[in-house]
Amino acid sequence: MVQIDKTSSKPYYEQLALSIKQEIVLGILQAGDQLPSVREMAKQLLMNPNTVSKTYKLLEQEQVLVTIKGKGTYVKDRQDLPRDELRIMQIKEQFKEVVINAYQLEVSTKELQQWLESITNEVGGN
Amino acid sequence: MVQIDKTSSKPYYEQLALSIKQEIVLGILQAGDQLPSVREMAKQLLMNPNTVSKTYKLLEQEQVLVTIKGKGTYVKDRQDLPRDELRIMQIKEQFKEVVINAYQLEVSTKELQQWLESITNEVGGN
Amino acid sequence: MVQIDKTSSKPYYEQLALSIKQEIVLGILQAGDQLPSVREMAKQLLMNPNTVSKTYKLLEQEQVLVTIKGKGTYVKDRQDLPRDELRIMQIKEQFKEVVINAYQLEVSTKELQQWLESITNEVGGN
Amino acid sequence: MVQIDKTSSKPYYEQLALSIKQEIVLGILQAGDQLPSVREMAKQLLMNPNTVSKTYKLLEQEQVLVTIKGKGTYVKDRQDLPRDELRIMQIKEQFKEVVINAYQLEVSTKELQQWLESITNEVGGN
DNA sequence: GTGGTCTAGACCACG
DNA sequence: GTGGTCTAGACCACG
Repeated sequence: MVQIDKTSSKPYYEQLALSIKQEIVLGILQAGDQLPSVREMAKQLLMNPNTVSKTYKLLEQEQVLVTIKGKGTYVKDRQDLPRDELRIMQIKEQFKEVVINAYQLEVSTKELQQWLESITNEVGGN
Repeated sequence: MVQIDKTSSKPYYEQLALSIKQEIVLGILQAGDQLPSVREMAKQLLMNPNTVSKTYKLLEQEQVLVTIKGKGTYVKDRQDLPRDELRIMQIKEQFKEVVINAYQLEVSTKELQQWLESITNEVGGN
Repeated sequence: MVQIDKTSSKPYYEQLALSIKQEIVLGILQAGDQLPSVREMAKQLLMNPNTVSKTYKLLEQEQVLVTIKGKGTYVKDRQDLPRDELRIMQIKEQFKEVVINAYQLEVSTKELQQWLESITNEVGGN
Repeated sequence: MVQIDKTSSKPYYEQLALSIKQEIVLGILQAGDQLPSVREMAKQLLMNPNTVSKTYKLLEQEQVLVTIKGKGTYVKDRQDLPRDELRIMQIKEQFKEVVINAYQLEVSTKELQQWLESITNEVGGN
């Protein structure tokens, strides 16, 4: 499932974090599900365990995962969390940047709306 | 006008490239306009000429600017260029990634549409 | 192996790029082979690491090398890539220019054919 | 006829020199023909007269043109000149470089032979 | 005056 | 240990 592109300039831990988020949005991973252990995940992806560990810690900080020492790492239930407006603002900045780049490449607003729609259909946003 | 955030983790040359693209999309910079020389821009932004030069070269590669050696650097006329479908695919990937991150933060599709609309109003996309 | 002529007017980074391409065509460097690190190569050739880095980036752009950050730079497998017809057109222009210069110097078509043949024998083109 | 690309990274004087050589190989300009004066050529091409002058001097050095002070610049009769083997060796080096670049782009030897043929047909090499 | 090349060397992220 | 970014500053070609 999860795939890491070793030639990408994007760091492994970011690629992995994105993959995990994607699986959550897609519903493949659901609140309460346990993730493979750091060692197990590292073996599967041929990565260094330190890198997997870094990813898990990053996603814990982002309130996406929760680690229970001695037990494992789980998908956090977002139900009880308030929206993280700070991070949303950051994403909004990134969104704006991407849109400007698209306009620069002569992508029309209409196309952008279609992109958004097709992604929504694919991953089933809220 | 152009502003560089020296505390951002985004490299200066990327920040500057984005700023210039933004000014083009906004119409502040138009096809044929000359940009400040590498040295002049560097002085204005308190950065090293090499860094500005790197930005200009990046934007040349992206067909946004042209430079005439010994003369200066200019905004390219996009009129005659075909759409760069390869780069559009890359931007689409980035767009998808940002949208997934937004969904992860419980931003709704409706909000994303509003973001898109407000950016369009601001920069006047096509 | 690789040799840089410090008295040539051709920039070091272009000389180095040509040398690397030549070794690939000759089969000395093969798909997947790791190149010396930027620092190592710089030490060997008595040049600045920045210059070697520039060469590696140029060849990455040209899809000849790939670099994995933190790991190293490798010869790319061309197998999966389509022919880059745009760059081929550019090379064809250069080829025409050189041939015209040769004709100007009264080199005959027959001689040019022999040049081509001897290069093919030397580097084993396809 | 002669066209200068102001956005090319190739210097104007080299572009102009190539154009003139091309016209000679094509027979548009023949031995003994007078070229436009430096000022006239500069006006036609919207160039600086110094640049045209530099081109003429370059081609004089290469034995392509000859300037008679107070009269004008003429296409030299190559009849009586021995082949310039030194410059031919330099062109051969350039030829080799272009061929290696072509091989790197997976152009076959056969294609290169066809390129050569079509150029010969176009400009009528010897 | 303009951009291009190159050196010398610092600091950083990644793994 | 690896490549990426950035500074500071030199010298050069072009026009």
